[in-house]
Amino acid sequence: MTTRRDAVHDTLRKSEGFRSAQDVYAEMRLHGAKIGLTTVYRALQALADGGKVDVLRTDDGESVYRACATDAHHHHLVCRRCGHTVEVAGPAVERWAEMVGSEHGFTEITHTVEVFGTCSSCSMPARIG
Amino acid sequence: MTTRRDAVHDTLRKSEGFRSAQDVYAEMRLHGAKIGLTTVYRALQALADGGKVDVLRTDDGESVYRACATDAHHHHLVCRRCGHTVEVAGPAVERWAEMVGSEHGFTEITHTVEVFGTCSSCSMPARIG
DNA sequence: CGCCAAAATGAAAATGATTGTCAAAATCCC
DNA sequence: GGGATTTTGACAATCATTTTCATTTTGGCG
Repeated sequence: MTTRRDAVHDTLRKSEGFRSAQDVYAEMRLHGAKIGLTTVYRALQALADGGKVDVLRTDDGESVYRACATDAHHHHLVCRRCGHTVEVAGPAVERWAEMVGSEHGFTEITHTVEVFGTCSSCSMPARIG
Repeated sequence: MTTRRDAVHDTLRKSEGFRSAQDVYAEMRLHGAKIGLTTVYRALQALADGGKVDVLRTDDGESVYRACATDAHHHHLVCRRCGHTVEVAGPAVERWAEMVGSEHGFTEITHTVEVFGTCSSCSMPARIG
């Protein structure tokens, strides 16, 4: 059934930013869930295929997942320090990508856009400590 | 010295689209070059660090490299069929990313933008064969 | 030229995420 | 209940990339 898959989805919902499959697995085990790593991977893939979660690749090639608030196409603004993520819609970017593509005779345009930065909390000078 | 690194760079220049480290290695060995896989990886990284080549990740997590025509910041329009790559400047996207970031209080904005599509040659109905 | 130190090289082992395998367990259909 | 089907998960296998480490090359210097 989808019991395990839902459990994975729930774990993801409770997380603030993007989490790797290994993270999700570790987290679930911490909370006493009886689940295997293989199943977590499968659940995550199924969820991603069904558009239930978003996937992106970190710089070191790890896939990270996040349960997103909306089904609509959107991008992410991710804090490179704490992982805090904001979903952003970017009609301007969509149009730009389409335009750039068709200008060069390309069709079936898709694009990947991710924005990274340091969020306000993290960019505050660390006065404490 | 930089002999090997230059050889790697040259191999990349001769390639049309993005190539993986393994590709470059195989290609060089084909042409009789005496070089190790480790060295190819190191050369590619050094080149990338120095901004001499561009890197991006394929969907299956492989790093691919390309010797780019310009040093300036730019993005790529890549044919998902044949790998043919066009370099595109996107001032609009740069501004958009900055704006989105600062709107949410993020600083030190960076972004990744890649556009994929099917180029005109590849989208022609395959009449032959 | 010979010699030492630092950097470069590469073969092989290590790493680490992800995927495949396959038998056991859960679930479904009747 | 009983058998077919799907799901699960421990473990092995994959595969790109990194590390390790001993050897080679290079550069400076007398």
